[in-house]
Amino acid sequence: MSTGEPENLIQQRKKKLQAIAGLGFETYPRRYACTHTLPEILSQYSARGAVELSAQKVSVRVAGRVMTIRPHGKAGFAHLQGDGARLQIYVRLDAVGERDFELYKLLDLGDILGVEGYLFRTKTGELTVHAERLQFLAKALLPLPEKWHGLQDIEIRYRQRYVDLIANEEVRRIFDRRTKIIRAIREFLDAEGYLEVETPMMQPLAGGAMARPFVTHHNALDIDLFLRIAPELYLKRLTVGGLDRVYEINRNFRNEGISTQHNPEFTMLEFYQAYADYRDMMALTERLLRHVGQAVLGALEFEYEGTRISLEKVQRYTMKEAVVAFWPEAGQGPKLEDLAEPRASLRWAEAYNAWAAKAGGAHEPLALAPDTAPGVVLQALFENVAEQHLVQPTFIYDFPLEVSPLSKQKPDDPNLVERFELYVGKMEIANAFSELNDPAEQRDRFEYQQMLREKGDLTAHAIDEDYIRALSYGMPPAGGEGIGIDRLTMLLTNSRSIRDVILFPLLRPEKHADEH
RNA sequence: GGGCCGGUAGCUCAAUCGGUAGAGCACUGCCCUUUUAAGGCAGGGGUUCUGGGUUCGAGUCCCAGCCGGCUCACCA
Repeated sequence: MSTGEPENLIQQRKKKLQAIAGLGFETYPRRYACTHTLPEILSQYSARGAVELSAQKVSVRVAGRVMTIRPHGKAGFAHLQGDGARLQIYVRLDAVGERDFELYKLLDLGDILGVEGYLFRTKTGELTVHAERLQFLAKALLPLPEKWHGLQDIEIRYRQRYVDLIANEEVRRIFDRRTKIIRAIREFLDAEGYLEVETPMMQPLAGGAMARPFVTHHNALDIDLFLRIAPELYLKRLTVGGLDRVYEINRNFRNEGISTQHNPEFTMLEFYQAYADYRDMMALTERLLRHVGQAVLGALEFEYEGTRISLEKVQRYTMKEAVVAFWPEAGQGPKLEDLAEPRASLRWAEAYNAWAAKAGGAHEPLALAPDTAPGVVLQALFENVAEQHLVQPTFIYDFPLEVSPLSKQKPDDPNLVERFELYVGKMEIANAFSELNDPAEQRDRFEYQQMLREKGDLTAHAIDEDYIRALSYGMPPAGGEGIGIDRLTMLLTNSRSIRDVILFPLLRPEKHADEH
């Protein structure tokens, strides 16, 4: 590929690599036996003073990437970076000898170096390795980004994450925290008696969510397969099989748009608990959030986009209550009883559109086809009216039937289902419901979805006969929930784009001028 | 896919009204044995995203395209 670098810069460094080989160093050696990682040196010896270190010599062998070089004639300093830490080394001709000092002079920023020596403190008090022997480990043929502004170009940061990780230390902290979040979730669910499982990512039928799938093809079987849009239907099959508490943390793939909150592949936690309903899942979710906050932040409060968010308690609104509470024009919106009848949402959507047309600016009217189901309208109304206000953790519950093909109806209102979503920082973080386990009712719901599909809704759910068969063996009543790991990570790392919490977000491929 | 904004040296950024493309870091050479944005002296480095157009003259103005960002739609 074209590196975009002028050839002479790479040529210069290749010549240095030859010169290093000429000194008798292997250019790409196999291993280097470190006695410590750089963080280990810092944590174990930061407390030792200069006197202590000279009285009791500590010999070490460490390795890392050269991040600074400060030569001073016949001596010099450098910093090694590794495992998110930096350690200074001091190289002097009379301590390392002619050959190793020549190597020091041939180093470029970015090279990988092994250093053997002893710890001491410099005049300015910095813990430093007094080098006695150097080992060349690898060459950086391409120059690193600028040393104090780091790498700013967003496109290069995403495309060449390896450079971003070298140059911007906070990037490493974000992904470190992401790992801790997932670990805390596993700890929590394992302690609750959940079994972690893996279910198919390639499915003959993409179900469990309303989204367009990616299609792929298996050659030997000569069948098209879909990358999964959700693990839901497989996990519920497992509850039929007697796995009463199961969860999976893995990738979903949805062939939809890309935005600061959407990446085509994203990581989802889904968990199912037999004999529980959606209220139990709300309670569990609150405990899960507190556990993760405590484990990852050591606190139940954090800042996101300039606002303090507390995981202490979660507010609750039914979807209708939220529409009433957050109506844009005070006093002009519906009262709760005005939304009692399902078709009432149609009239209030018109009222909203009238207001949006008048208010203009960022307020878009709802774009709804004339025969849109009332429940779909209510949900659209909710999203336009209320979502932008849900900064503190909030459960929105009691969803319309029509948008919830896999949820159980409310006993006192068949137009609504026992379902909730958790919103934090204006983002949908979780989606949960009392799982529909009546095979006849499930077939009716699928058929309604099929009808929508035939009318052109590509995200409507397909009929899954094997899933209905599984339910026909008897599935225990269960609560189930999905939590978006990327968005949760955005919150807990104060990241405003999902691309900042995904190591390699999807971008259009680069065009190469030439290949080599 | 629509709207708005951006793309200048390896990196971070300048460039007045359309008038010879610059700086710092990085790189090269020389000096310097406790520096840390080390320092001093001297250098090299550009298809200004691409392709057209206007103009005596374009980084700058116009058109088209590519890539990215934000936003709307879709979606979680």
